[in-house]
Amino acid sequence: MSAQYLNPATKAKFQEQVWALVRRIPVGRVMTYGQIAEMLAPPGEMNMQSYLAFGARWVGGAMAACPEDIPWQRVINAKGMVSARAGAQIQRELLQAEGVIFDDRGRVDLSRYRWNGE
DNA sequence: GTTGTGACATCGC
DNA sequence: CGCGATGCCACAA
Repeated sequence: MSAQYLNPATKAKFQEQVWALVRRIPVGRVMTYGQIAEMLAPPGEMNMQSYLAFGARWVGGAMAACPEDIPWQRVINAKGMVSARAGAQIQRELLQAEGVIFDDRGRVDLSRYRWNGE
C-alpha cells in the first residue's frame, strides 16, 4: 500500500491535546517534547512503540501551528535548550521574562523548571 | 512509488 | 556533564 497516512482527524485531535496541555503549563515552568508526548494518550491508531519513538516530534508538529493563544515558548527539548527554529532568540527572552534562568550555554535547569503536570 | 527532511529521544564515549 | 551517532514516524515533493 502507499504511504500509510494517519487519519487527519486523529492527528488534529492529538494536536488539540498538545495545545490543551501546553496551556496548563504555569508561568516560569517548561516542558519537554518527550514528556508531553508521554503524558498525552497515543492516537491508538498506531503502535505504542511507534508513538514513543516519534511522539515528541508530533508535539513539534503541533507547535508548528502554534496559535497565539498557546505559550509555545514554554515547550523546549530534552536538552533544556530552545530548539533551533525561527524565533529561538525571542523564546529565550520570553522565558527569562517569566523568571527562567538561562546559563551561558543558553540552557535551563530542567530538574528545576520542568513541570510534571502536577 | 521513492527520496529526503524534521520545533526529538536515547545510547555510547 | 557534554557531544556524537543512530532510530523512529509521518509528511511533502
